[in-house]
Amino acid sequence: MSHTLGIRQAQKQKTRQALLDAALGLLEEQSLSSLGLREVTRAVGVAPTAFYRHFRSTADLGVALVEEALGSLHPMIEDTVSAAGDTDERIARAVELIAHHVGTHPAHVRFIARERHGGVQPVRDEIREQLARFAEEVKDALAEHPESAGWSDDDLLMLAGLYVDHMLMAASAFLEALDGSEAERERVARVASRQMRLISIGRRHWLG
Amino acid sequence: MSHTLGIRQAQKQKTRQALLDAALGLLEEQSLSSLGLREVTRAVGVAPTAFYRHFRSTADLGVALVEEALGSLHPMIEDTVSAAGDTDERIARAVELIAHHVGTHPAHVRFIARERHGGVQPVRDEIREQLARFAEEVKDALAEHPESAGWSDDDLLMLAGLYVDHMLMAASAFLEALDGSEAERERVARVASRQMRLISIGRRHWLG
DNA sequence: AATTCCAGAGAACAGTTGTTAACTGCATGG
DNA sequence: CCATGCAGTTAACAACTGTTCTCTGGAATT
Repeated sequence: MSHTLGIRQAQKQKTRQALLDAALGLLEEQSLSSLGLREVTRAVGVAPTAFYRHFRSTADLGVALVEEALGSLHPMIEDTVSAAGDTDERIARAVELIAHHVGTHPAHVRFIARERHGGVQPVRDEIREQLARFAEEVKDALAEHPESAGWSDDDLLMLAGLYVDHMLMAASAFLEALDGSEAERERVARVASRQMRLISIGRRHWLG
Repeated sequence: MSHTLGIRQAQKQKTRQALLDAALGLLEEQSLSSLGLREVTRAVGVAPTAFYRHFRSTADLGVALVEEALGSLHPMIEDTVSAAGDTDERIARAVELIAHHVGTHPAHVRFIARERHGGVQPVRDEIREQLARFAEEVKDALAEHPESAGWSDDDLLMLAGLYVDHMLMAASAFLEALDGSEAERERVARVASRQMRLISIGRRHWLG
């Protein structure tokens, strides 16, 4: 069914991925709106004009990076929210998962945190859309919990949004502590956990 | 006591302020790391070299912008948290105040949201420091509430951090809705209010 | 009144940027 | 096996960047 990619298309995708990787690397010390197309091609070792075979502009590349950074995260999120165990266990697992993901994909996390409010509109829009989808998925998962009995759809969505926002905050805090001491990272994890616990407590007493 | 500024220094501060204003305007459609020094001086109508009389670099100008945007906010925050009235009244007042501030200083809010995770380290550091001071002040104000009896200093600070983060989220959401319909802005206000209320409920049931 | 100081101007520098055009060589489909 | 398609190259373009040095006019100091 899945036919093998021709040599041609395979090579193309390889260069495309090299451009994405190089850009992601360069974006650790600047933002997308200052990323030059030549800068990227130079890092890959390819002619500037080759860039146009893959992206219309650096903004276009940015949108592709959003999909790469967030697209693969949906199953992970859904898993976390609908996992078994009591609230505290779920929180511990969620924080652990965030910390792990920041450790393995720091550049992706940095990119999202940076460009969420960054200077390039199409990229902001794409991030907003993806995060809205996350919130929707979290809402659906929350609706399955017995604690959600009596909750309106609207209230569930506002709670889901709070969780998603806080996940990003926690991820960004972990990122800042990545080059710090082990104790520093432990402190970040403890604060994030307690904040999530407080939100969960608020959830439990929301009605009535 | 306060002696009048000489004509010389007065003119200098005027140009300095013009540079800051022009930069803030240009930053509505890009981020600091892509802001050129010549771009700023051109917008003011002054020679590129004049820039150096006021700032070492655009990063330096960015740090000055952080102070301009956040420095004057301390009294307002303290007021809000320690205001009289029950929790819901305080929340309504806080959200109203945020919405108003976003309406009167949109460029400042955009700048802070954008550069908080932006590509210029000195600016990120300055914003983090100022926000930490906000959290500290909110913590002190919260400690005065009767509901804070039995709370550890550490827990109060994590709650304060949650409030500060959420204020920024709300401000950013208002900003995105600025060019939208009145109904859209109303919706943002309602969501922000309910999220704050949920946090406050979590606070009330935190102990025990 | 004479001197010092300094915000801003002007010109020039080497290096960068995005984009266009015409090209080359090789994998592909007929 | 040959003709087409297309990823990537080369060269050139005008426009832009940060930074240095020299200069000037008028406010500040003595």
